[in-house]
Amino acid sequence: MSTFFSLEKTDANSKARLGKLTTDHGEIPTPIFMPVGTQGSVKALQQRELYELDAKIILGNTYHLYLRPGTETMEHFGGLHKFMGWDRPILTDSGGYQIFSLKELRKITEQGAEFRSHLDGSKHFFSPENVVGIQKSHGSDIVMVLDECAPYPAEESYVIKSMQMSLRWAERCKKEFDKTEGKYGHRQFLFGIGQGGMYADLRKQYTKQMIDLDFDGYAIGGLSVGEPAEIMYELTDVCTDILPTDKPRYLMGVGTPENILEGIERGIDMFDCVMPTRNARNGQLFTTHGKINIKNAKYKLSDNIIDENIDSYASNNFSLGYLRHLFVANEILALQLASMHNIAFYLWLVKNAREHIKTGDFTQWKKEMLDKFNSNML
RNA sequence: GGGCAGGUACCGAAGUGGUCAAACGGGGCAGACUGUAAAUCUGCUGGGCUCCGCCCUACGGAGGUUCGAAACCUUCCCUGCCCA
Repeated sequence: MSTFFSLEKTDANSKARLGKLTTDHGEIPTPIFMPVGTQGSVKALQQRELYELDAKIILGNTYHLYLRPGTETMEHFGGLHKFMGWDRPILTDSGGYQIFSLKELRKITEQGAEFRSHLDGSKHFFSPENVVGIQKSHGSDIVMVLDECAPYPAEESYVIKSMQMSLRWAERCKKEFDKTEGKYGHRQFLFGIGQGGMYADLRKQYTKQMIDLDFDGYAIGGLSVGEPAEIMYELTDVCTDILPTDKPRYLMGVGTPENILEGIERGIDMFDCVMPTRNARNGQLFTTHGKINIKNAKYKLSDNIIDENIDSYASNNFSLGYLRHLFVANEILALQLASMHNIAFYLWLVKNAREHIKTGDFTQWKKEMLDKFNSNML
């Protein structure tokens, strides 16, 4: 059986790494960006389009998929891959983020989190154990532990209590994960999630304790929750200094193209974020020339294509003027084309990062890219 | 020709003596969005300024009543419907 993660190269001038994740649903070159498909769908994109864009792995969400369609349906169809017609790797988030974002609808205790469904108000209970169980029913290749993501800002005393509980939850997840079999015959891997708020010493302490629990991979959670980017970079650095080099590191929920390059430079291997898809639906495009809001009047008569440097159907075949029209007219195709382009851009970004780590000029390329993004030439 | 109902900002539409530069929609113009309660949300939308306040022009046109009018009166113009 092949190793889950293999490190192929570490950059000479930074902590950037080139690696490969091997799952039973395929290989994932790292650094990688993972499009978010919360409810078993990357919004506005078809699975065949994701193949065409060469997305290597996508996300699903335990909380959302548990509420709808529910575990029974998921098992009936033989897991999320078969249900949604996607045979590449899937990572499912645990619902930890929903403990954070749906804070008015839940109550946390040592046992777990009691939720009121945002769909119908019904009560549900998430424990570290059942969250692992649900993810086994999903059959996700990468399973995330249940955690509590502390809000920003948060008192140190609160963060300490919260992270101590998250650590106990992580341990319970691990125990449950190890004692139960997968349901569909393929391997699943379990990631721990680091917490510690904005306190570097707490992050260090948590990370060390989490490493002792020996997960297949390590996520950094609780960042990009409103803090300045510099703090996020600093804390990422703190964590990647400690994390074992032979395991993948995943910076959860991040981020902007800039954030991703900064993360890669600090030794992060995996990223996910709703930004490319959500912002696409709201008319913001990420391009190699900077961000553009396609709804702006200045694009009304623009003959330019979205981005000549990105190789995707959406990026090269339509004028900005046409895409703007689709948005203004509220056509569904607007969301589809914009989402396709933004995902293509994010995947282009990490692919180029990999190539430049390989050729050894990552830091220089990264600097050029940041200059480009900041100059916003459009 | 007669009767009735109307003419309000880019459009639709409230408002019938002061708290009205005028509710609310739409449209338009910007902005936000980071492990998705998001095809969502926020702001602005007569002009000018020394811009948390002031000045000018404004509710079909003109004239009038009044301390004060988009609102009341007179008259003219226009629109819709009905009857001849």
